[in-house]
Amino acid sequence: MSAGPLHRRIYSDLEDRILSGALAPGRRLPFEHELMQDYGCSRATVSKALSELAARGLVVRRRRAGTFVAQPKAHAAFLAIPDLKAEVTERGQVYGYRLLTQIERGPADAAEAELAAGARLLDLTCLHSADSIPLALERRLIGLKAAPQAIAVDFKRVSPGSWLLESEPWTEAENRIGAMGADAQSARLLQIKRGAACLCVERRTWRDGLGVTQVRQVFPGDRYDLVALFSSARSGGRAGEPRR
Amino acid sequence: MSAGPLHRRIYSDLEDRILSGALAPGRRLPFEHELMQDYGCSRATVSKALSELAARGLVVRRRRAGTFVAQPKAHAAFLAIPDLKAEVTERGQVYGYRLLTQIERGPADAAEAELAAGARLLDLTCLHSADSIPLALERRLIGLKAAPQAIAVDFKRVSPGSWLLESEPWTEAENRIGAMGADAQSARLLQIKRGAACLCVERRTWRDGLGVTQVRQVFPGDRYDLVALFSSARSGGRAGEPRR
DNA sequence: CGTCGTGGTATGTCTAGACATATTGATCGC
DNA sequence: GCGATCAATATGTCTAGACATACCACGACG
Repeated sequence: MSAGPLHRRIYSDLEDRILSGALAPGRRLPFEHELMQDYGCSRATVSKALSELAARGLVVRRRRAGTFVAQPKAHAAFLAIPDLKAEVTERGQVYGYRLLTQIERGPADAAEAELAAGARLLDLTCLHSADSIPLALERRLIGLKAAPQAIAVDFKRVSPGSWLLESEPWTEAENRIGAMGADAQSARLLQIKRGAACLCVERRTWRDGLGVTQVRQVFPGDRYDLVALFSSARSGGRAGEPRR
Repeated sequence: MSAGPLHRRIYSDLEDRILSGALAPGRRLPFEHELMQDYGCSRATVSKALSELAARGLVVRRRRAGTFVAQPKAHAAFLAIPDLKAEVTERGQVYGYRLLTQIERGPADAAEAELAAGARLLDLTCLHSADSIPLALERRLIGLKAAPQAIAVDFKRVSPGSWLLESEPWTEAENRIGAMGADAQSARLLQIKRGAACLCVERRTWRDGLGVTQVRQVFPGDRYDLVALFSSARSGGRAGEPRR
């Protein structure tokens, strides 16, 4: 029962009382010095458990006032948006990748100008497939100001996503997930009907405020789902399971 | 420069070195005792900074070996799946909600049987709207074993999502996000064309392994996007939210 | 040659303090 | 009554140790 470190046991005990509703939102948890007595340990140990609860968003700590059960706000899940190659091979399928177009050019609109930051852009289109079935159409822009080495990479051999993941770390990212009907060109490349529902993932990343890359991936709606798991234990999530 | 607690400065310094690429994936960070010397502090302080880096997934700590920069695996983002009412009103629109159907019944398939856990289910259909425009069609199942009080709630007045968020905490959740074409009924209720691309969010939640609820929300693709922001600094969450 | 300890080492957990800091609640002066 | 001040208090940060634990490398033994 009392296996594992003490701070984890304290964490779990309190977590249970919160999730079971025994400690309702807004209620005050026992003070640190009370928990010290309850568990017969030092304040540092109690504090570590409380800090972890706070980091999880389950409680709010206020000086002089105490530690309180947080108001439930929104369901939140850790969504992992993986490298497609890793994802496909992990599912036991054969990953395929093909570069369709690659040009270097200047920015064409305001969003692209922000990404370019005065320099030029690499504009790529490529197709990912699983077991020879098209899985995603990717339109990728890379800011050559932030990632000048991209110009020398052979994107016929390595996908821009894989290369960027390895070579160009980011500090901020924004993901936007939506649905749209396939336009004529996308439909042809993905071998689906025009207007068929597609999952559309747009991601922009920055490193210290400087735009690194911007990508839009279009997945046929019947071939790809994003999956986000959340458990109060500690596990992360996975994405991209085949539907059904 | 040296504002804030020391452990945070150590954290930031190391984070910078990792994100800038100065410390490449797989490389070993300085040992704790080296960092103690560098910063002239105790091991507990250094260890706190390293623990936070490990919790963020930026480093991996191995006993006897040291602390290493983690291999970048997947872009991960904290995805907030908000309460629709809060979401709509925050955007300055008028939130509307209408209960379409409500019945109590037994499970009809394996997934529903797991949710029911021997008891019965509450089966609801409802429609969310923003400024009188249909925003989402929701099909909701509530396990009466886990949430018996649901039977007494007036879901004509309060949406099942809001009530569950307040009243029935969960410990595990799975979110599945995909795209699909609208079927005839959904199209009529959402006032869109049949086959129009829709974002489809399915969520199942459990409390200690017992199924609480299962929901499927269908959003017209042109009216709704999920947005997930990620910054390696410290804040998760979504745009416009105050940090932490 | 392989394999089974064994010691050294770096992290993991924990203690018993200390001082800092923010905030609350009460008290005092107007 | 009302606002400013102040002390009490709970958390935040940090120290200087201690012992536990996992793991690698090396050496001894079969």
